[in-house]
Amino acid sequence: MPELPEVETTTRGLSPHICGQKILQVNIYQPQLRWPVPEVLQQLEGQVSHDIERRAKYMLWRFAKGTVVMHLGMSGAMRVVDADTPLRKHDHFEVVFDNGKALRLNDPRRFGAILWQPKGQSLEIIDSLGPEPLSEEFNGKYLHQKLSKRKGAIKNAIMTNAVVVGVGNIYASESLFLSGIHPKRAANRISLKRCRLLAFNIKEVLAKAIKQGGTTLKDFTQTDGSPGYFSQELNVYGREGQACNKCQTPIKNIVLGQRSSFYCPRCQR
DNA sequence: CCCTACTCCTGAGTGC
DNA sequence: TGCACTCAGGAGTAGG
Repeated sequence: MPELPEVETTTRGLSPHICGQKILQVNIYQPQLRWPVPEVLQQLEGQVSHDIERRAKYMLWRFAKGTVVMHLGMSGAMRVVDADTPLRKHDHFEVVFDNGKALRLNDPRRFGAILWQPKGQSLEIIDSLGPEPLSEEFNGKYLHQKLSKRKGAIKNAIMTNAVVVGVGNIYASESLFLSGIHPKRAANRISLKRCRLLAFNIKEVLAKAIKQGGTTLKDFTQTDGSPGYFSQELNVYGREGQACNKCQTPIKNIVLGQRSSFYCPRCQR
């Protein structure tokens, strides 16, 4: 279940298999995802795809006529298989190529999305996104400025797409631990110096996770089916009651914004 | 603007 | 085994 590193891993894994391929057929088996899957996608039949790029946790798959916008939600996975491979439960969307392969979206919880953005038109959900965490635009100064009007918990703030994209529940907890910041601290009460540290650690933790192919918690796998290897690097996520790696104090778990939030009560202030 | 609660779903795990 | 219940990595949206 994808956070940014998983989406990046998926995008990179898919690219060589689906870009430059001619589409034979588009099959919508279950149109009821987060939003209805648009039937106009059928018009891709006969088209050749250009490139695929990640923006936040969206994958943007470009064609001459427009872009297929794909999101994996909480439980989505994309796989490239031989087109005659039997469908699995929860295979909702499929693109068949003329080389005998097929791209399939499998998504048990159906929080994922497949959208169509016609060439020249904009999509509000994409336009309203904040900066990429790994870009130069996202730095301590930017973060400090952006947080200056936010009185809510810092963890909620860094998980808000308008502030910075791609920081999900796992990496929010992890980056706050590395920065020694309590997840509940009011966002506007964090110094510029600590904002610099936090921005740095968000970049670090995401870059490292991407390098290792994403976090494997339950059933995330890379597009070839192999697991990611970041899960052993987690300092606090899912470690309630276990000893902090820095000071041995038991890790705590509180609920913030209806999400589990793990932290060390001694290291994080 | 910001913030919180709610919402869409299925499946895995737990306790009885 | 079965049933009821809780929880899960996202994030748009309504209403304060």
